[in-house]
Amino acid sequence: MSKLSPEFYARDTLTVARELLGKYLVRVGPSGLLAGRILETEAYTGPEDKACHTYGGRRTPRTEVMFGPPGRAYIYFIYGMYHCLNFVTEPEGTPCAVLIRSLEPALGLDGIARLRFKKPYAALISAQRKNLLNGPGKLCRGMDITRALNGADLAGDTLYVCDSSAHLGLPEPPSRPVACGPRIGIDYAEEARDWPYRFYYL
DNA sequence: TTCAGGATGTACT
DNA sequence: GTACATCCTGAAC
Repeated sequence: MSKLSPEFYARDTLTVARELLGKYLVRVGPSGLLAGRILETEAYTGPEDKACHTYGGRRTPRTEVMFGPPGRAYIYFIYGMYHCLNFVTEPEGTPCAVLIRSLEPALGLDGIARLRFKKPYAALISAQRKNLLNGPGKLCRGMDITRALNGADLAGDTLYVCDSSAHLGLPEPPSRPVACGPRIGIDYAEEARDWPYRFYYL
């Protein structure tokens, strides 16, 4: 079985963020089986990281999941209308996570298209097809991910990460070079603003 | 094509 | 009351 286990997540957050590129996020829910290939991630490294929700050890109802065991989903609500999906990393008690910023739609295109634009995939114009899952808020909307899944075990049945394209019946994509750079939307984070904790394909 | 502004609710001060 | 790990729309070019 190619489903990633908690040991994968229980490591250094930067390593996990980099290695998540190319993996498949799978969602099984009311819209059927949806899957997308991870194209972009960001590491949030805990109490020392001014951009991280747990900076300074802040422990609140919202951040509680990050203090728990690795391999769970940390999902929060932002800007009044969007959700963001993270994976909890490092050993329990070390509150770090990886934000999933972008996916390439892989399976369940009709379900994804309906969740995003209320139309079947065939009815989407080119610009809509390119914008299905290419942002943290968009991918949550398109994959039917809400706070109902906060704390969900990523080795469970409704939301998990898969290592192999073959397991999903998909061809193996060509390997691509990985780049890193500063994270998006954290200008407030002083020195942490420029840390190269964002990983993406060139 | 790029850009400014608004939507909207929760968390935390 | 303020800030926020965002996205969409409409106007100007």
